[in-house]
Amino acid sequence: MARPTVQDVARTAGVSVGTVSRVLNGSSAVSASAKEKVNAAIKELSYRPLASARDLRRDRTMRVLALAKNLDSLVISEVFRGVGDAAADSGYVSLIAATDGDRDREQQLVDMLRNGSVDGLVIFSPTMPDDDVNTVAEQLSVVQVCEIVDAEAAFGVSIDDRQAAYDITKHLINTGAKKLAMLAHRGARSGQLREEGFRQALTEEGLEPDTILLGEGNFGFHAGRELTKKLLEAKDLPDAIFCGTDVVAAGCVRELTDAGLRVPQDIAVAGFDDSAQAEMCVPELTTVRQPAYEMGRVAFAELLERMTVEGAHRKGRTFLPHQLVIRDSTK
Amino acid sequence: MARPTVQDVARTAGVSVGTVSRVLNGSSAVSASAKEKVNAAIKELSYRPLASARDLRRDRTMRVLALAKNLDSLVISEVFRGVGDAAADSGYVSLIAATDGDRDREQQLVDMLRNGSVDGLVIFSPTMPDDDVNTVAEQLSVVQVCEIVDAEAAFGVSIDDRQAAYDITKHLINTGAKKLAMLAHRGARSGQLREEGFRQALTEEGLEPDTILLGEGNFGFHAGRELTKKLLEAKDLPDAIFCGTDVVAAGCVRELTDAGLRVPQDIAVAGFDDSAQAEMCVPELTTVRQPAYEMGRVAFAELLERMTVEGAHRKGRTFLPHQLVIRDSTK
DNA sequence: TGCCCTTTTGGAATCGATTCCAAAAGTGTT
DNA sequence: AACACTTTTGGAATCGATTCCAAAAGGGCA
Repeated sequence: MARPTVQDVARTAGVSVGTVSRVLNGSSAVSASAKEKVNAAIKELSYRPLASARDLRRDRTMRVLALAKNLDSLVISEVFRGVGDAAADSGYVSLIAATDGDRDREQQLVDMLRNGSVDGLVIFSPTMPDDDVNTVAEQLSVVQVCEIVDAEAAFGVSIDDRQAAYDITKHLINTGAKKLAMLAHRGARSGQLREEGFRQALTEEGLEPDTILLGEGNFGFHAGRELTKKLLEAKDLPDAIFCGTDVVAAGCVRELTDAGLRVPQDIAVAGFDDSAQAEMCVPELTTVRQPAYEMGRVAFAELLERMTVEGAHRKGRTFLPHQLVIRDSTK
Repeated sequence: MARPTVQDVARTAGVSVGTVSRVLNGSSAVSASAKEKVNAAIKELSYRPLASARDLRRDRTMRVLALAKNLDSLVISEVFRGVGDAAADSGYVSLIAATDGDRDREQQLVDMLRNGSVDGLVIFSPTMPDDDVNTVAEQLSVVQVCEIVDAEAAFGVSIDDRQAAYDITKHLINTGAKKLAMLAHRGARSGQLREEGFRQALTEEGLEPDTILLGEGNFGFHAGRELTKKLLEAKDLPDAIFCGTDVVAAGCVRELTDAGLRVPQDIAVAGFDDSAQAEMCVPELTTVRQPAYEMGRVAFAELLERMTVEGAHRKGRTFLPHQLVIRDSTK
């Protein structure tokens, strides 16, 4: 048989559709006997309210969408776990989609917000230009997390990337480094902030801002190796390298080790994110821990406010505290 | 102003709603002048058809949902990238959700298929019992990928895990191993199959099935270390260890190295999946490559058939070819 | 111009759940 | 038993896009 409707349930239970709906939603009082009959009919027909009909009438979906370029990262999956848990607490379902850095794909997914397929959007790493983020955020329920572009209207949750980079650079200097290098991710907003923090720490200590190598595109293990290889071609080597992510740091350590250098005795290395790779690396990486799960939760909380409170387009950023994790890759 | 409807567009363009809809869907001929007026009105009002209304009327959503326990794995993200690309090719959007191994969460997500929030479901790692997978698959459009439970009605795409494990075990034996151990994942169906393949290879070679240590729950880097630690407590050590996943193999290698053993000279280690960690490990891991992206594409193709062809509940499995990747962790 | 045939158009009916309003049933008090 | 009041119920209207049918407009030809 075709999918049963509320009409079928009403007929089977011998009541009206109104009553069925009231049982379904507990919206107002229904006699015990009617409730029983309706529930029996629902079970008998294994009836489920059709989402599209319900959404149409209610004008909301109780769904949110989380976007990122890719999903293969502990930070992202933890952030989205936080979003998912917080969403569930409020009766929402959170869905995830990867854009693969494809503008059209991303556009299509943002359109899901425009056309009411979902009630809100969490953006991790946008592909679209900053202005577009801003335009979307002006009218719709959007919150950014981790990677936050300069958008007037957009709200965002992240750590203070500049400060965190500053802190870890200070740590490197405190352990005796005099000549520092950085492998930074051009293109990622957070990468630029981390670069700023790095520079600031050096300036304050009166050290010359040394080599900063910029990786573009896929900023991963191989990029870490390649950039480090370039670094090793220089005459005088740095005595500490700050890498924009742990995976890049892992590549860096690997390249140094292969070149016969000892980490941290010859060169200290620090990463960022405290991802799984930080512990898997030999030596284990000094890094910055982001409270990813918590960031996800906070991001959803903000989104919820935007979705439910009329005109609650509070702007600005929320910073959550980061944490320095000192391990063996710096002495 | 409130969201514009098809009525508003019709009024603005000076035509009927029917004409607007026809322009929107290109379903039948519309005069050039009318089309122009409608498109102008759509742009002026920045109109987007409301998804729920459209879905209700069309009785489909052009959305599919992909489920996995967690997302932090290259295999999963590649599989889902394949699903996403294949879906896009057919005009579908593919969404992803993590169950965190939580039965209720999973139930809620499967209900999205039941209530028509999505048209189809790709299941990577089910939490529910096999029978439930079967029941769902009997009535609805579901396809399993990678982790495939014994479900009569369910269709699945994967590699031949048993054969792959058999192949890599043979490889270990060919490189001279006489005493083999395995770290397998109890609970994962693929883990059991890999165990079978391992056993079969040993039996065929007339070797005693040696130690098989089973990891439960979180089968990751730490599990690899812990299980290996146990293995090292025994009097006589194996000369090769086959690990159910690369991440576990990385933990295994790390523990062996810390214990002063050399890989592969003292003990060879093989992994499974060819994930990012395989290359990041020192020595780089011998492993089995799954054609993850392709598996995703094929899985969606199967799903599409189920969704569109009436009664196309073709059963059984599709196996895609795996590939042995020989690296330095086995000599 | 008149006739027939094709193309285009308007508008009502439809999808299924919710909600509002008025009517019916129930409860209690005198 | 009659009244006032609350609780429960039925059913029509509604959400917005699509689709079907019949009517109107356009086109070609005699």
